Order: sequence, then C-alpha cells, then structure tokens
Amino acid sequence: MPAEPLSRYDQKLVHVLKTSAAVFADKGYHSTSMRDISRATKMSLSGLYYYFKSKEELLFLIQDYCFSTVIDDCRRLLEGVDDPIRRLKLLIENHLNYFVNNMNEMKVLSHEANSISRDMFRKVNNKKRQYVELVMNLLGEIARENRVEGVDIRVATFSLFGMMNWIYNWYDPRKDVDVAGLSQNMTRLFLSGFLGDKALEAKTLDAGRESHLDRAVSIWQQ
Amino acid sequence: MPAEPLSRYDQKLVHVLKTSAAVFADKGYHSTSMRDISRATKMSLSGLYYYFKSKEELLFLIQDYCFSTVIDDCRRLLEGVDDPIRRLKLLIENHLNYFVNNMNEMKVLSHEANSISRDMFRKVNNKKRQYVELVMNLLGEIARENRVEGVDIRVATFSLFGMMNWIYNWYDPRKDVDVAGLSQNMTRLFLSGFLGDKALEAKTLDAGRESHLDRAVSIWQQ
DNA sequence: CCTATCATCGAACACTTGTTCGAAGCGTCT
DNA sequence: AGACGCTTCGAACAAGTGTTCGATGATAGG
Repeated sequence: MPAEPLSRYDQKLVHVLKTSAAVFADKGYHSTSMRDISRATKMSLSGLYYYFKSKEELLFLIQDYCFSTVIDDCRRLLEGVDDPIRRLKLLIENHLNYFVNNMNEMKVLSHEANSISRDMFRKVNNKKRQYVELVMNLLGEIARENRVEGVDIRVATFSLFGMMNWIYNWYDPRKDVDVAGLSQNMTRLFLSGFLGDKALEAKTLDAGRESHLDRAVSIWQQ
Repeated sequence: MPAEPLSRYDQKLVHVLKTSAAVFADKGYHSTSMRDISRATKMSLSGLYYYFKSKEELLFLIQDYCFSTVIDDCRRLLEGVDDPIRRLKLLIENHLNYFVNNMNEMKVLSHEANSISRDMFRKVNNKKRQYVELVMNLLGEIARENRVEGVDIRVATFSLFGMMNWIYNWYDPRKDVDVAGLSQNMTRLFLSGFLGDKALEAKTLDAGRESHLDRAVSIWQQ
C-alpha cells in the first residue's frame, strides 16, 4: 500500500539501492568498488554521486530504509493484538517473511552493520535496539504469564534473533520449505522451547549438569 | 594437551594468527590493511610474508586452524558417548565453550567465510559440511527415537547453529551469564523446543495457522 | 524557442592497497 | 672464527580505490 507514487528521482534511487544491495550481498561491501556499482546500475561512476554523497552513505541508506520497513510493518501488524503469544508469532512471521523476500538487503544489514561510521551506525542501531527491546519485553511478558523459569531472557531473545537472522547463511528458497513452513517450524522450535516442558526437563536436563569440558585446550590458548 | 612443544616458528606463527584474528574481528577482513597487521604484530610489512604468501592465505590459516580444532575437540569429546541426547548436549557445550573462548577467531570464521578464494573456501567448507552433517544426523536420530513430528530437520539444524553462532553479535562475557549458563540455556531452549510439548502445541500453535501477512509490501518490492 | 533546473557524464586526482626483491641481521653448529 | 640457514627488514612498484569538477544532455514551463 504505497501512500503516494514515487517521483522519478525516488524510483531511480530505489533501483540503485536495490541493485547495490544485491552486489553488496554477493561480494561484500568493502570488496565492492564504486565501479562495480556503476557497472551493475548501468550508470556512470560520477553519476552515482548525484544520489548519495559517499559509498558509506549508500550503505547507510540501504540499511536504514530496509530496517525501518521491517519495524513499521511489524508495528502495523501487531496493532490491536493483545495476546503476547500471538504477538510473538506474528512478529516471527513478519520478520522471516520480510527477510526471505529481501534477502540481499537483510544480509547487508546483518553483515555490514559495523561498516558505517559512528553517527550513521548510531542511527541504525537505535532502531535496532527498539526492535530488540520490543522482543525482549514480549518474551518477559510471556515468561511472567506462563511462569517460565530458568531461562535468561536476554539469551532467549538473541537466540531467537540468531535462529531467524542466520538464514541468509543457508536458506535456499528453491529447495527448502517456504516462508510459511519456515515460520511454523521456528515458531514451534522457539516457543515450545521457551515455554518448556517441565516433565521433560527434569528427565533429560538435570541428569547431566556437571560439565564434561576442560577449558578449551588448543593451540590458540597461548 | 599439546602433543609436542611448538617450534619458535610455530609459536610466532600462532602469535601472528591470533593477533591478526583480533584485528580482523574488530575492523573486518577487507578493511584491515597489511599495514594494520604489521602494526599490531610489531613486525615489518614484508616480514609478515615469511609466514604466509598472501593476505588471503592468512585469513585461510586462521579459519582452517580454528575450525579444525572445534571439530577435533568435538570428535574427541563425543567418543564413547552413545545416547544421542547426551551427545547433542556435549556438542552444544563444546561449541559454545570454544566459541566464547575464541570469539575473535570464530567471528572471523563466521563473518568472513566468503572472503577467500574458491579452493581455500572449499577446503574450509568441507570441514564445515562434515560438522553440519554430524549435527543433522544427530537430530535425525533424536527425532526418530522420540517420535518428533512436524519439524524440518534442516531447519532445526540451522536454527541451532544460528542460535549458537549469533552470539558474537551480542554476547558480552562481562555482563552476560557465563559459558555454562549459556550452554544450559540454549540446550534447554533448543532441546525442549525440538522434542516439543504435544499438549502445548495443540493449544497455542494450531489456533492461528492462517497467515496474517500480505506479501511483504514495501518500497523494495519494485 | 528560450531558459532554468534536473540529471548525467568523462577525465583526472590524490591516496591506499597487496606484494616483491635484494640485502642485512641473527643464532647455531662445525 | 667462519659459514650456513632461518628470520627480518626498507624501499619501491603497479594497480585499484573513492571522490571531485566542469561541462554536457535532457526535460518541462513560460
């Protein structure tokens, strides 16, 4: 539901962003030259600088635009839904759906977060933090309502993000389950893991609490 | 348990690798110059090339050495353990323990996997594939024994790796739970999620199977 | 048709990059 | 001492980098 038609300028900007994101996703930000971007967008090298004033700002625009959309979509989707478990399920669905449909941008967002300067980083990171806090609070709420015990909320939150964000490393739309299946699987994996099965826990987890590891012994440990 | 004392050469090589890994982890491979490495290791620029013949090989050595150790440690640890659930728990513990104690190298391994050439990539990736298959088979076995249904094994496998490997994005040893707690949390999250709670599932998951998402509507979708 | 604004371009600049090469330092054994 | 192999170095090179600048083409309104 685009609010208004995009101007010629905006249309071309979006095209440049989308194309650049694909190249960045493929070769990585730092090993992509502006000449690569020029080739991919079929624009002259100097012509690109009409749309942004540095390579770094190009990366920022991709990240900011992309992440803003995830959050806005999420906010809109969760509006009016009260049950925290249902909210979580919708959030997971939205996140994965957007991720799969914009894999290039999301890869760039996940992978090149540290490749921009302090100020820009801060701006993107603020939104990121908001999003993380949304999830963390949601999990806290669910934990309270369902008397979840023995799970660190921070660990749970980032485990969920890890599950979801890792997909750009392996997910192949052509051979893997579709987005709906992906959402269903991950929702089930995480949610019933988070809520826990008290009987099961007692049986399988407490039995081997002692650690079987020496400290990591390797050549790395000087 | 180092089998034999390292030669002067090997000692220095390891020092170079470890130092370089820290710099790569901090600034990223591509935006780290050989001059940065030279500064960090307090060696001359050309002196470095006595230990490897290109920047790329340096990255490869870090990745290969580091990953080989994870796998070897894992193999050794699992030897003689038959119960698949216990095997999985040990594997998770080993993985996280090594990850936390060698965060720089693991970050480089996870983050810069695509930054090396075809041949080197293939060599590292073979080991990676072995490792992934080990886990995937393990999960298959557990699923069979416990009549786990409705979970895609591939999705489950990479969800587990996602949970574990994502930690370099957030884990801070100074403020988060220690490795033991981390293992415990993630083991519980994943395992009881994977094994599932049939009663819970029926109650919370089937209720909302319809998707509440339009396709991702955003400026990105041309 | 003229003009003002938007959009694009080629060519060049200043700088950093990874890598090489020959020579010198170092320690150890004869 | 002498000689040999292992290790380190300074200086230089060729290639590629992001960015700038002034000028040219396109487009639409008067």
